[in-house]
Amino acid sequence: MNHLSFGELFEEARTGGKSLAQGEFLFQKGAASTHLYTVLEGCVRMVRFTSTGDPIIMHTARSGDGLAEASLFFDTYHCDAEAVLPSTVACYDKKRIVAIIGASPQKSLACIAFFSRQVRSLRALLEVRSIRSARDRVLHYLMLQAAPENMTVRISGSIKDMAHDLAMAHETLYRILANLEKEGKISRDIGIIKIHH
Amino acid sequence: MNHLSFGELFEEARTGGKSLAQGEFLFQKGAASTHLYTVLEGCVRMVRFTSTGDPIIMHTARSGDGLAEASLFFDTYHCDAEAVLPSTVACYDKKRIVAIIGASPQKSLACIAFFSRQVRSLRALLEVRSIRSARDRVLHYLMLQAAPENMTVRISGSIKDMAHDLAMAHETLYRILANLEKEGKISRDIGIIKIHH
DNA sequence: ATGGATGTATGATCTCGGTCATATGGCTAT
DNA sequence: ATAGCCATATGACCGAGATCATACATCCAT
Repeated sequence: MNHLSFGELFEEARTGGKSLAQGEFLFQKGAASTHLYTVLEGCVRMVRFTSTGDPIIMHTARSGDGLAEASLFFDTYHCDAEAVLPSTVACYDKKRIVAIIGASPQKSLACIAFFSRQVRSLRALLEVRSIRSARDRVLHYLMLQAAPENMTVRISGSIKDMAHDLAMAHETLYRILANLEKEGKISRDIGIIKIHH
Repeated sequence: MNHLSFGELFEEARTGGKSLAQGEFLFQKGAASTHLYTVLEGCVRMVRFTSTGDPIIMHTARSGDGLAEASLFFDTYHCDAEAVLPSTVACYDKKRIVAIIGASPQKSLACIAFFSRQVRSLRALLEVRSIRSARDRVLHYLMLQAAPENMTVRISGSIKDMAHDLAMAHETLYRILANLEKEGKISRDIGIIKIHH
């Protein structure tokens, strides 16, 4: 089972990169969608605005995440992509991607595998979020993220990001982690959490 | 833009159907995944159990919905599929599906489109769930689901299912809907919610 | 070095929403 | 027709967790 990212898969379709200042838009709703992107650095989020002007955040992409993969099959973008931090993205030409898929059954299978892995992990995240108790949610999340051998979780990003993943206030997460450590259920180091079953 | 279901896409890979009594399992976690399914009739849900034995409902599939599409590239199923009602499902042979994808770039593109749509809707659900306030969560959910022309949401399934999607107690959702209606922000009919902005 | 921004951390307070209880209407099976 | 089940609906209560406030450390840019 190969675990290629979108970028690795379609390296040949890459047409360069782009730097975005904080607050800059990568693209906006309605623009012709000619490229797909992956975030190399920083943080870009997809936003749609309701008729009342309220923003709806559809997705927040961090380093390694794809952007607008779904617009491969649409002529225009249907959200805005805004850099929340200074960011860099890699650009991939849609036409070339389609050509690659048409020419290589292997690549197209790998691409489908890529998406279905993503579906799995998104469902897993949804599963975590359907747990009511914040404490249980944290425990379940840690279990999911932990490498099975050593029951160790490497935290990518900040605890605040993790709190967002877990759909809870970051203060709550700090408290819960502190409690779990006090109880001896976990131990912590910078960027690492170890679970003691 | 075609919105083929998995079933329509891979009709040739179909190997028949299966009837399930209420409570019967279509497959269970860990079993070799040889087939994918779509629900023809009834209702099948995907469940995982936590270490404490609590069930977590990952997904509820009704007529027309696919089941376990994401396990196309995994050797075993990752959760249990249980019929909540007497149900019938169509079965599709994984090997044949892979063969079809290899042989037809068109089908493989359609398949990729299918998965990327799914990724997008899962992401949308995740973002909805990251909204703290239950009331705002409901509003955003309705906005996302609403057809842009007429701002009308067709409810598939029950309000309880919707409450599960929204990760809140169904009582809370009943109350919030009643309030929104009282305030004139929405109006309701059986199976339909209309948003007045 | 200094000020600003951000992440980490913890205490105090208060409210939102989860839980429990109860009621009613619709549907199915006997 | 009757009993049982489920979705819908609403009231009452209370506790988990959101919010607000404060403090300290780190990292940048000036």
